[in-house]
Amino acid sequence: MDAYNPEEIEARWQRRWAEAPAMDEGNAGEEAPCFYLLEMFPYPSGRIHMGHVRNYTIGDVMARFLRARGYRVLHPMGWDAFGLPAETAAIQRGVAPAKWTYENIEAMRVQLRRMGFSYDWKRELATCHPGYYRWEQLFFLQMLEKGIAYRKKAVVNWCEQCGTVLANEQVEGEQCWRGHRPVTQKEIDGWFLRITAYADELLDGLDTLEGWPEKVRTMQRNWIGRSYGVQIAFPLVECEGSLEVFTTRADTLFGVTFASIAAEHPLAERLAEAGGRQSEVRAFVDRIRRQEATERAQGKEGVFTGCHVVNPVSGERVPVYVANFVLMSYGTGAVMAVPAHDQRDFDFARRYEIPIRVVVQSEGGDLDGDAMTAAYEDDGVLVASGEFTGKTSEMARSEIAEHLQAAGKGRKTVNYRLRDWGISRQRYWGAPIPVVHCTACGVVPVAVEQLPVILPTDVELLAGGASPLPTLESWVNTQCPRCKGAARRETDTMDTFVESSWYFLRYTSARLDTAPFDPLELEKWLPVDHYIGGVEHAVLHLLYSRFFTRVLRDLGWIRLDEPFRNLLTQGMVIKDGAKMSKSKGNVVDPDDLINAYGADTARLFSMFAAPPEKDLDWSERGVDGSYRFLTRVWRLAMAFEGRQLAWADPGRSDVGGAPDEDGGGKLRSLVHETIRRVTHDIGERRHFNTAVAAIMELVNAIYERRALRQSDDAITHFATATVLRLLAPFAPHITSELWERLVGTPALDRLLWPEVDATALVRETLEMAVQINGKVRAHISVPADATEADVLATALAEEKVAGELAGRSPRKTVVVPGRLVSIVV
RNA sequence: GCCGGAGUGGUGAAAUGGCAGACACGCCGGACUCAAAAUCCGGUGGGGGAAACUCCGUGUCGGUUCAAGUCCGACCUCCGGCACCA
Repeated sequence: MDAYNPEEIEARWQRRWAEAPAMDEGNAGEEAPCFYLLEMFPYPSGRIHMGHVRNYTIGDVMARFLRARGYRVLHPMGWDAFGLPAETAAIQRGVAPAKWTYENIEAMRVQLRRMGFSYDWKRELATCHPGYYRWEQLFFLQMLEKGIAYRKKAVVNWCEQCGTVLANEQVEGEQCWRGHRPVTQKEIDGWFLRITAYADELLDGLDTLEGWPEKVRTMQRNWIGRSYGVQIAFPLVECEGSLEVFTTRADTLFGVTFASIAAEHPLAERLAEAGGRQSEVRAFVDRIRRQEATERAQGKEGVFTGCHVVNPVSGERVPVYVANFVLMSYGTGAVMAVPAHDQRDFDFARRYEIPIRVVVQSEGGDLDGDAMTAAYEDDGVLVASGEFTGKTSEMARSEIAEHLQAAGKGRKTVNYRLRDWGISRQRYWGAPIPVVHCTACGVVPVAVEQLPVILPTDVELLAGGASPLPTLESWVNTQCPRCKGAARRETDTMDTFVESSWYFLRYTSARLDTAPFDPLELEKWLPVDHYIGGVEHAVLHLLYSRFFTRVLRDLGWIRLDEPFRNLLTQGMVIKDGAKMSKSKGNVVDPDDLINAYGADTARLFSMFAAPPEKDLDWSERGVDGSYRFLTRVWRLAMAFEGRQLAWADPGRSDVGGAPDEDGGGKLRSLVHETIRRVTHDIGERRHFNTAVAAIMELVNAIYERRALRQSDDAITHFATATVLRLLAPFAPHITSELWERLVGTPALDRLLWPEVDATALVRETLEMAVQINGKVRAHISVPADATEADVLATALAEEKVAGELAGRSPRKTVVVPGRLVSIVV
């Protein structure tokens, strides 16, 4: 018998699959149902890591399973190819970013092939290719026309390390999401996409995404952060006009004892002047504005402007402060302060000795402004609130809002935490933003006929890390499309998240060069039926893609609201209690794993060790175990070498098999039970670990039978062949090899999935437990077709049960067919 | 602080409200071998018992139920997300 030699057989099958890509769209005909299965495409860093192995194995198991189930499966792969590491590599090693990127793609494609992943390589795409980003530039121009893309000067997140601006979503706890370097605030001109215009749609759409994990939906809900409230005008006393504030707590309006505005608020300077406190306010504002966000969050402080505003319902005059904790970026940048019912205002009021006035009383409580040690933020009943006294918070909120609105002093509004998406990157290796800056005409879009604006690739990267584009005269100098005068190209490039926001659409017609999409292909495949990737993109890529999908819908390119019907977010790969990372030095290189054990073992282990959404604990011993199982399968099957394995073709799911006396019937029913379990686990539950466990049980049962020297009969052949078929999605190489040696044609990956024969699952007798007062006291064996009364009678007649009961008659009995009998005395 | 998720053997983990711990790792024992490795077979939650058996056991405390790892309430711990969002 040949030994199991993964290196040799995997290479052979990979060659064969590359030569005759049998599985681009499955084995099915034109009429077969379509299934779009997608895994998040990788950044071409040059090497795949264990996270990729896990992600792409989940996808490949599903792809192979679905093909066998008769689907046409779209299962593409591509490259998220723009991005900063290419520039860093260029500076450090003197390789051009384009060359570096394309070489990495070559290397990683080899690695993916070595894993035996069944992608449709005809659809491969790289986002750094002009054939891809030309369409993105077209979309941008159309968004510009529609006002979805716009330019503004704004305070943005700046990452010194990356040398560029970052969107809000790309900042995690005041650090850059990539390198976790500190982010600072900077005022800069840039391009934005009006994602806030879609805030309601994006939020409400989450309710339709039943195939998404609740966790991700919640994260997006929180990120969008919709809150309903009232915008109220407080007339200024010392000068003209009024101060607009936003509040969700109109019910506390009578408790306002001061107002606060952000240091960046446009009124700050004017109020200070009118209040005669210019120098104090200016000093404070200058100091605060120089602080980083973290520093600013240290404690609450502020300065009196010398001005007052009038409470629109009570007519009371209250002072206006500039306060460090008021954010200019949310609401109106000004807040009415109710220290009795807001902890922040409470802290501030205590520090500056501002009155604290209770206007909402807790149930049966007697809150007292002077005695309080913390704000009472819950709802209650209004006190000291004029005509609204005695109302509940809930009623008062709506009635006060109505009252203000009727009086023209306020209006109901909705505020969002979500900010517009800043997509300008002061980087070289990205898609050029297709506009020019003309001294005469200002900012002018590039004419559609002149697209694409191709990113020059023969550039010298600058040692300091800055983009070479602004100084690349041959590229940057151009003609204004409007006045034909001299103009300069926009040298910012687009955020790479723009490319990944629509790549899944492009796969449907990746080689089309007359349009971004073929409408028929879009109709055929979209939405993505099943999307698999890491949870770290919950509010990055996954939110942007949902937004982009709706924008492209409104631009008339697609007919689709939500891009991803089902989402599976897989857990991290953990070793020694931490996520694998270079800095922790706990990285396992997939290549080493493949060299030592083969791709099938790598695949099997990553599916068996944990269910997909949980973190996967790396274990050398676990890998060993997976390898051992495969050699066990190898030996089991190779025992039949030289014989034609009897197996059931799709039209003949029953196998005569051996008579019951030697256990043949039992094995036959186990085979079908295993088919049922594996099909359900992969197809419905997506619990691949238990699917593998079920196959292991079947293998164990065959070994057991072999130990009894009853191995070479039809039922054992059938069981062995079924093991190969069920294991095929997980370990395609070894199963294909064994199938070819022992069965021959049709090839394993041309075969439809085995069918469950329901008659094989039928048992003649059932084992049932008998509980007395909740404790299992006996087991009985009853005919499968026994009535509940028969079962109960059998249970009561059982020796131990009868002894336990000792003549007492049951107070209550429950019979759960096929499970147990419960007797209460 | 708010919002999610998770706490089960020595370990990774199983379990439509119905006999907790499938499967695997590790460990122990046996077979094979001159021997070892590999392989095959068996055992393996804890306590008691020679055994048949029996008691206890899914983070803690309560509740619902004939029956709770699973449902409900309170709490503890860990992980993840957001965090002065008015």
